[in-house]
Amino acid sequence: MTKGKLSDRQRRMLDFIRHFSDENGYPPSIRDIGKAVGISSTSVVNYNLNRLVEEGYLRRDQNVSRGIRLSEKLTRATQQVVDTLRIPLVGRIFASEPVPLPSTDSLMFGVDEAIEITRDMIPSSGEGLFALEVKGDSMIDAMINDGDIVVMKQDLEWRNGDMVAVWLVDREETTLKHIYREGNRIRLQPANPTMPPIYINDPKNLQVQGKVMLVVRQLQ
Amino acid sequence: MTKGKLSDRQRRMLDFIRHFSDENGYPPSIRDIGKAVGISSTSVVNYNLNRLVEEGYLRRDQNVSRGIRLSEKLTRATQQVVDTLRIPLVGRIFASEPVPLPSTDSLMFGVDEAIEITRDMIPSSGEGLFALEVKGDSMIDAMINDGDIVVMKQDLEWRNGDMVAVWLVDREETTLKHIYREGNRIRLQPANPTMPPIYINDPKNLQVQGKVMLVVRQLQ
DNA sequence: ATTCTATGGGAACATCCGTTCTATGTCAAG
DNA sequence: CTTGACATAGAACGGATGTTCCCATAGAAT
Repeated sequence: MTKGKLSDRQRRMLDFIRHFSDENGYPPSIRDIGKAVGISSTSVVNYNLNRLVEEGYLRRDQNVSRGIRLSEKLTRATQQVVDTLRIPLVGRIFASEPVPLPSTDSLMFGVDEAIEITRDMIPSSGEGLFALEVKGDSMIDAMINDGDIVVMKQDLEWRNGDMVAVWLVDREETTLKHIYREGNRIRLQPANPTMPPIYINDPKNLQVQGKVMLVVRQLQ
Repeated sequence: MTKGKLSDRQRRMLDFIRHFSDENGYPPSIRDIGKAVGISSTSVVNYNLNRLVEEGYLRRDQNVSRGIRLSEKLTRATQQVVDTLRIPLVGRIFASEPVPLPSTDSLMFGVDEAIEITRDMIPSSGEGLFALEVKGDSMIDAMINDGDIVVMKQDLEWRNGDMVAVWLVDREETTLKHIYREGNRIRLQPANPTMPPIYINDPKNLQVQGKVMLVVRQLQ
């Protein structure tokens, strides 16, 4: 195994592959590469591609057109990799209405409105996250202000102490509270320690709509 | 231009294209898509791809295998190349102490403790930013909780309505309040609208130590 | 000189893959 | 009912593309 330096050709091939992929959104074919680097024979391109695979510069998928992918090191060096999450901003949250949940539409497509946060802000996987803008002063007992952005996770599971968005059926009201299961009843505790809790005895009266993961307040 | 809604199929196709590209480094072929979405006919896949092009969701290159590329909006959701700011976490903020300001040391040298935020969260240049962790319940009148992270800007300038960190000399107390100049006196207004303001008549009694740009609360 | 190995070239081949054509079904408008 | 736009299916065609085989060249090792 010649674990050696790359030939000039191979260097130009790598360069072209990167450039081409960047330009077109898909990798070049063998003949594309040959034309760009000045190799008339597809077998020679194929040969050098295999050499590059051996050297660890790229991976190939057999019998797949354009089945070339640059190795991690190379893509790293090229594109700036920042671990961020793009979270769709699916609506506003009012006390008088249930929380607008993300539709499949808004999750996948044309959401112009979104917030971008670094991944280390949220420990979990990033699945099922969506963001809401808080309107009005009704959430001040959750220490959340008008204009704040709440990042929530659509998740049926919750544990004691989680802050969740709940819809109180009989009051027709959405609130953000810390939730605790206490025997047969459920305690909803405001984040503001000076405010009293709410107790829910009938589980049907309470719909947990999401778990609050992050609150962001932009002041300027 | 038929600017209509996407069918469920088309939605799944887009979803698959994104996942496949992400997974393999190159786009799927028509038959790949068909198999994944459950379409036996290549012409139907082709038909729907063309619809998606019309709707602006992707671009195609004719007669090129895997010549599919997601449109800008969609790729943005996939790849995350974002401008981020690394802000040093220089200390904790107590009500009983002045705000710890960043020393030249901490600015120059590797502060392991830092938070990373996307640049769009803070409109200004990013100069003079530093972060503090709030300890204790003393900032609840600013709607800021124990454990919250406050991103501040070291800045002598402030304008009416800014939220600032001030050191009240006679009270020996740090608070976060909205600040207003009212004639000869200064009004410090809690963010919580239910709480009363403080009035400062002697300017020497007040030291503005920074302007609050962002508040982040991680719940989980 | 001979042999071996690495590299390059050309052509044939098989398959991959986009394109196109025809047929079918649905549904709302006329 | 008829018509036309729209969506789906299947099949066939042809170009795109990876693979393979044979041969040539150059340089190093024997």
